[in-house]
Amino acid sequence: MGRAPCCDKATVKKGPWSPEEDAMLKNYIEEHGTGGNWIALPHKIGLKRCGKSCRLRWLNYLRPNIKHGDFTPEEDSIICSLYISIGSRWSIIAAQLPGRTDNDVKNYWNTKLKKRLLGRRKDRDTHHRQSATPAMSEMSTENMNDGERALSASAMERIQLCMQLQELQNPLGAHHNPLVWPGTLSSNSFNSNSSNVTVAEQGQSSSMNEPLMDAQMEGVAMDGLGSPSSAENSNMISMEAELEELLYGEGNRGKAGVVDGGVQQGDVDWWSYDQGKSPVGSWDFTPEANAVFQDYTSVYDI
DNA sequence: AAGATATGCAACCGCCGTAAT
DNA sequence: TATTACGGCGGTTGCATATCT
Repeated sequence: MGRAPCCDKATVKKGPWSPEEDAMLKNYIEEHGTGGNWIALPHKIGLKRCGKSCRLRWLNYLRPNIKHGDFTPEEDSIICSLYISIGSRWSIIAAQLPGRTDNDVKNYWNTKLKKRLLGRRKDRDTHHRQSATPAMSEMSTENMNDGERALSASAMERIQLCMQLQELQNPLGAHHNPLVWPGTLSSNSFNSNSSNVTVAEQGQSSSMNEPLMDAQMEGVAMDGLGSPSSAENSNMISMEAELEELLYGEGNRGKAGVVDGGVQQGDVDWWSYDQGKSPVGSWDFTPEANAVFQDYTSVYDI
């Protein structure tokens, strides 16, 4: 047989936490730690809560050094950059933002950043609809085939973004060329073929503090010293700056610097990443893709 | 001022890989 | 080796508050 039963779901309390419950949980963990067993924790404390709920409350709210609200422009840029690169891997993204939780980052993206980015693109789509290529039109949700419907919303968003990039790269002749994804653009060392890193391989097995390092070791094209080449690094930095422009416009460009907690723009690493389970496949930023991305942001001129 | 709508956020749900038995 | 719980994660929901009409 397996382990002992978890909590009694019939008696556990749900809903918002009271200040008293918060205090009980916080005091206990600060004094005794979690003991490596969240399920047993509420019983020890005397809380009528599920262990999972305790864990969530601690990680997302009670844990020391948690920051709430007021995301900085630098954090915005990091979130957007990583989302475009790896998708909704909120725990990985949050790991790059000291004091932020995955739940916070997720909520912030869903309620603000996504609207800010996609909303602007939507405005532009409306403006340029007359000149849209057949390929773009066919990708509208009304005309999606079964295979396309099977894609996650996250993947679709990134697909739409990539399509925008390609349209801008070749605005007059996009329909003459097959859609080229970033991962297939290049035959050089940035190609995803050299970096079949699955979620399980690079994410689950590693500390959440070092996912990027793991990913770099597994997949990103490195020079002989184990770091991105200067040319590639230059592309990355340039792209981050362009992203900032996309988010905040020309007036705020150049504000990037040190984020609260010590993360700098340059600390965001870019890596090839094969989503493994995703039907879309790999999402990486080749030098070519970076260039396209820059075209994208410059054309928008927000 | 009141109702409708939009927004933000905390918490829950369900899935998956891992570990314990 | 099979079974089952645990831990972690992303997606979604529901409520409180803010804004709009």
